[in-house]
Amino acid sequence: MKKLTIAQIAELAGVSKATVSRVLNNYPHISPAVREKVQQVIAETGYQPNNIARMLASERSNIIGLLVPSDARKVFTDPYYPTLTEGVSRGAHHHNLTLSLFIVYTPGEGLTTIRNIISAGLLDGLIITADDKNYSHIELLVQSQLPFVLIGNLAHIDGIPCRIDVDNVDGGRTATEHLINLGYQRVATIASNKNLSGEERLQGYRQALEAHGRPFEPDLVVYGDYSAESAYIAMQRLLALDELPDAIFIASDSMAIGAMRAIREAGLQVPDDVAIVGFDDLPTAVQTDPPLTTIHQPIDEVGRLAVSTLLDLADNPETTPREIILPTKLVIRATCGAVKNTII
Amino acid sequence: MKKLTIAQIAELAGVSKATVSRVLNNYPHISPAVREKVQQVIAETGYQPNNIARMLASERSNIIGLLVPSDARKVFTDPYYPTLTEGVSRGAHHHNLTLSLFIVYTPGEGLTTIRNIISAGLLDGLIITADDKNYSHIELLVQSQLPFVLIGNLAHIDGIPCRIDVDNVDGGRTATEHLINLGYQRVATIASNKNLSGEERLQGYRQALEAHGRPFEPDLVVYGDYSAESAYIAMQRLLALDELPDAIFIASDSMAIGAMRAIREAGLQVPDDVAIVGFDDLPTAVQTDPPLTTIHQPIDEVGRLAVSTLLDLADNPETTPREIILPTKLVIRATCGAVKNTII
DNA sequence: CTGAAAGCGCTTACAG
DNA sequence: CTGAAAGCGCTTACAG
Repeated sequence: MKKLTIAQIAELAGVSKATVSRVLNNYPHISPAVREKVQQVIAETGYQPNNIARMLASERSNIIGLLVPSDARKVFTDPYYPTLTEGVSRGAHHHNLTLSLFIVYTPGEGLTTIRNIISAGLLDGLIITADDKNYSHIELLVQSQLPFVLIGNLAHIDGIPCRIDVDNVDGGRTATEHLINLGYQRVATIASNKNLSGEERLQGYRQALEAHGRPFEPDLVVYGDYSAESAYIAMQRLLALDELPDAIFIASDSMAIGAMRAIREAGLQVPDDVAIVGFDDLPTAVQTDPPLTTIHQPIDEVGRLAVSTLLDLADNPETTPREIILPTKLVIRATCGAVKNTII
Repeated sequence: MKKLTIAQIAELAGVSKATVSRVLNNYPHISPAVREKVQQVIAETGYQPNNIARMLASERSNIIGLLVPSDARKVFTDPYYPTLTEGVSRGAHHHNLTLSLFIVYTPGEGLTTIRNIISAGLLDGLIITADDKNYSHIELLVQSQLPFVLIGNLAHIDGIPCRIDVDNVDGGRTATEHLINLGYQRVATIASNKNLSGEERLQGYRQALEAHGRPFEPDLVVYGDYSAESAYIAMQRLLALDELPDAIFIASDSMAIGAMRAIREAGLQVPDDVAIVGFDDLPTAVQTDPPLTTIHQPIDEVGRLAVSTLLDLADNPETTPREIILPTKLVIRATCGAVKNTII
């Protein structure tokens, strides 16, 4: 069975190729009779237009790219990238776009890849999720005119901030305020300065302290790198303080795992001896024992939003990308019933 | 800066478009002088051929697809899909292919997606990683002529087995034999019948017992679903036996985590009271306390191999896909030095 | 070894 | 509302 072409459909329907094309592309001004006839022939024959030919003629590929760093899976307890990727995939599918995936191993390779993507000219847009602080790729992208969107990172283009992300500052603030409102006096944090999100969550923590007239005590801030191991060690540092904190804001779910382990080993009770709020980017959060109170950030929604934003940008080239920040939610996780979900 | 076309390059180099095209595609029979001249012009102008036009003319897109089920991230302790995806990405990049990713949520959606992929005609080939046992998609693919490769699943096409995978039977056998050779008497297994890989690992376990004249004791076989939780429960079932096993083969890394936790809680020592061999699909295996002896399966290599196999299939349409099984490796993991890598 | 020309299968001003 | 025709930017027999 040879592939059908638009010419054959046109002949069968007794119209021109142009008309078939218009029906295919949902042009508004076609007589109902003609439209119906063409659609009937298409349905009968099972004709599928050749996408590549459409691309060449229309100068749109309907393919968007997603660039992720390969440590996507290094810290295996952190499903941040898989979740984000799934959101992007959903978004792409919803808009009838094909998603192509680029995994890069170093920032240098990222730059090369972006250069290749630009010169290949295949993509209609690119979503970049990498928290490296070198911005040479941004320049490249801006002058290439390829629509792009940043996640987990912030760039300024002509002075306009540009990114799509969850509201990390608000998240850190909400978490900390929640603990303060509960009456805790020494609220510590396991933070991270490994990327912008971490810095912003810490910033939120500071804002909450300030808003409630609490002093900022450097001793109560320890740092991890989003791995469970680093948080385990960081937590031990908190536990070694002369005066223990009575509450802790942990800046990521993956770090919560390590911290919880250190707490268990120290024989402390949660939340009797210490209260904890974790930070969770996932639809289904990490299960800890006992369950954590969590600040939830819809990272999959960020992915979906990135796709539609990209589409906007592609449709209206004059539009400048801008900053879009998704709101935060405080989630009190319930203990699970039948099965004890505590195997971490 | 307008995009350059092949016509302009041809003019600048004083040759025909056909010649430029031939240089671009590394045709063998071109006079060195002409080739050099053309290459020089290309280098000077920074000309990049339009990929979509190449696709239309050459009837190849150089885009391959990867279909993964969305539970890719559900069991977050199991980085199987991220690892595989990374392997495929590497392979695609190495062969200058663009990788497009399709995440599906249900087997039904998988079928629809495959149907769409086929009729869109954009892809040069498709890698399918889904362990659902419904094979209607295979039929579709075979008659569509789209080259495809299966991972983690086995199909028969014209009676010829077709898949690319690690050697799960051998893995299970090696693990079990290792324990038997060490002198252990009651070798149990935490298995899984949730997919083919699990069944094959269990098959290997049985083969090893048989080869050593050991009886197969159903009591010593417990099942999990690859989650840590399920293995935690399965392990408790083993620990409740009147006569404890003295060695255990655990059929996945993620299940090893849950099992180790149950063992710790029971106060047992590993490997004094019980010896364990885990099954690991990862380059960097899951860290447990104490370290596990591991059967290593190079799942990322499977991904790379899938890409080159796909390419073979696309180049030689008459070739029938066949079964390719990668060998297994027994890895004795050393305890980590400075930092105790035990935060699970 | 090289060129002129047809063709890949669509889309889209342009004209009516 | 519809059609004829040019064009998207390449590749590839074909002929020489």
